[in-house]
Amino acid sequence: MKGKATSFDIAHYAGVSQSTVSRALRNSHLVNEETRKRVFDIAKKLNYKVDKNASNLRTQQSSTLALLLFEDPTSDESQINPFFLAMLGSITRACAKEGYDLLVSFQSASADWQADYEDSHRADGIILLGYGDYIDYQPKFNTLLEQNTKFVCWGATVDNRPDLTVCCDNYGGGKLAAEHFIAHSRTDCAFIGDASDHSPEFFSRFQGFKDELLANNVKINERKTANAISTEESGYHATRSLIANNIKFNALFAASDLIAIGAIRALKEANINVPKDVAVVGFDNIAIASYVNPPLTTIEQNTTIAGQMLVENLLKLIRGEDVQSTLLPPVLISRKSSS
Amino acid sequence: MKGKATSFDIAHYAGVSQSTVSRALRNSHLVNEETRKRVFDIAKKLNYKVDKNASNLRTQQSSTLALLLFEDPTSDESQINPFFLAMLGSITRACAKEGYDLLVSFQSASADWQADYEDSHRADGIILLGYGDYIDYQPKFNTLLEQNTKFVCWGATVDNRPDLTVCCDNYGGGKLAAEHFIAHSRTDCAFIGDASDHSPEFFSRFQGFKDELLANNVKINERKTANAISTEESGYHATRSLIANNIKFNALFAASDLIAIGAIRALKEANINVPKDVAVVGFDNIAIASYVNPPLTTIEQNTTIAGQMLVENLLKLIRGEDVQSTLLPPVLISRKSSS
DNA sequence: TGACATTATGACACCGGTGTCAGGAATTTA
DNA sequence: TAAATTCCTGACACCGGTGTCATAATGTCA
Repeated sequence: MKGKATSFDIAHYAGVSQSTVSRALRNSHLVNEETRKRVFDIAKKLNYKVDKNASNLRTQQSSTLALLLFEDPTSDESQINPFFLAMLGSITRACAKEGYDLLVSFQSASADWQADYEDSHRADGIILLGYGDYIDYQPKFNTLLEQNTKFVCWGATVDNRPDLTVCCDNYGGGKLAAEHFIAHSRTDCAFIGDASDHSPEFFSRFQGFKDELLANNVKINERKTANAISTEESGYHATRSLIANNIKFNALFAASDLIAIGAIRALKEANINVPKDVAVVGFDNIAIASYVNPPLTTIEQNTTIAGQMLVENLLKLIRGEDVQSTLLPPVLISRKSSS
Repeated sequence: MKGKATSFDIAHYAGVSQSTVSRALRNSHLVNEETRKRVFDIAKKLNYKVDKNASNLRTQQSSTLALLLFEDPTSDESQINPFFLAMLGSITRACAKEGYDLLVSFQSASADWQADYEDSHRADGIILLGYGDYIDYQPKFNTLLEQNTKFVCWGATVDNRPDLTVCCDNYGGGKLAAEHFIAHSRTDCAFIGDASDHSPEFFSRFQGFKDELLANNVKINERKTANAISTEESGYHATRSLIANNIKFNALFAASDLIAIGAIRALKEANINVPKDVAVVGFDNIAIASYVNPPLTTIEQNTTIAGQMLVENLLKLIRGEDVQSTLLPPVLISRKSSS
């Protein structure tokens, strides 16, 4: 036998037509039990596998989802944000559970990525994953919508289509951080992340934080906030600049764990003790968080559930079913960095 | 325009045949420059994308590689080994650079995974990635070889086919660890990993470690070794049992960083200071390693290069070119856990 | 026994490209 | 001017399945 076996080969050996083989292999009730068994036996002997390309071409679908990972363009090329890696893991698992393959691809935010996967019939739908300048994405979202491409995204909101987004309740997460500080009587708070609305996730976290503080009659001073993207380096530098400007605080909420880890490094360097002098709370609960010194208190986003929801919602969209907007509840994980 | 545009649509608007469109889009020199331009313009206007299924079916290849990730079946379901996640990231990048898509799939070691991807024409080749009981895989490797499936694997050796393996020089890495201890006059050494040959990577690390010690007239006592799989928990328990058995040592080589991190936890709990009482060296240099307390000295495996080599070698195999066995040089990263 | 439903199968068009072959038009050569 | 060559294009088979339709064989009922 040269090359791979086809359904015609099976048909030949089984003494039936190729149509019957195709039906038999897909367990059509239209085929006789005895014939079906014979076909299966021969298929197994020939190590036959359905040609996905032929099958997909005919049925116009692919049983494949595409995951586009957008990296913060300014972040270090060699390291991928561990939060996204965790998401990738859970998305992969969720896909497998649903019988879908997963195509993974890293993208830069600026690239001309829209639709390529779905238009070329490589995937039935797309999952978009990334932090960053989501504002720039809206035109691309519109293109996707126009072309009726099925997609869901993590974090970013799509105008008028809340159902396409799965994200953590960032606002609620920010409130949790504030509650925690208040419970520990740390009311001189700083925030590192992005207090502008350029990065909507960070912005929501800050809003929730600020609002909950206000609800407890605590005001956060604008000067005690600094911008940072989600890297350790960026958190380190932002914190250093606060310290250099002689800004005082006894509690620090970082918009992500990586920022928090960088912040702790900067604090240590300045001989500021964590948590005695400054309590630190991060966001994400990446794997590293429990290993740093001191172990990091953080707002957990459950990546397992998040990945499942992204996949489930996307499959619903593909099947034409209704999808609800999905907000995942954050949970505060208390460790030593804040007590 | 209902549905997606096909090459026939373009042909219609351009007033040429579908054949010409196909040729034009693939920049065949057989097509007139003017015609080519017209076709491109219309394709762009219609947002045309080549149907991958049709194209793959005809050309009998897929421009896709499959990555099968084997997880240690005994490890915690919810957390993926960060070393593999790093590899996944670099493999993804390498694929993108070569113009290939990447299908990612998690597998349990026991499953009937062989060949499914390549036989069904979903991928042109397969990358196998995992620690673990590679011995069990040999029959499956044989099946793959028989079917002429193109594959490469990380770590595991395939009988008589060294060219199919990309791996770190584990033996050399073990020697580096030994050299380091000797340079710091820590000669009472323990090893945690797997000193049996069940796990060939760990075994090689141990051999290199042992041999280099011997070359310096230091003998490692068998009682000072303990088995562990590559998880923090396993490293923790293995170390606890050493301590419980009252085994003394002033240097500890762990076969992976996760094991080392667990070991440090156990040592701390027993009030054994790292590095003063016991110097610890791990293996892998995962991202967490530099954040733990104390920061972990470790033998780095360069995942960026490893991913590139896996992809490059696999593509060579697919193209029918010769491939050399690939051993990557490990590098010792010195941090506070060992000095 | 004829009308009709049920079951199992084969023939065939089709999905959307790619590659081969034949041939017309334009250009060069004898 | 006829022959040869080059350039460009269209017709068509093909990749390997899936789905529709026609039909033969068998069973059911009046």
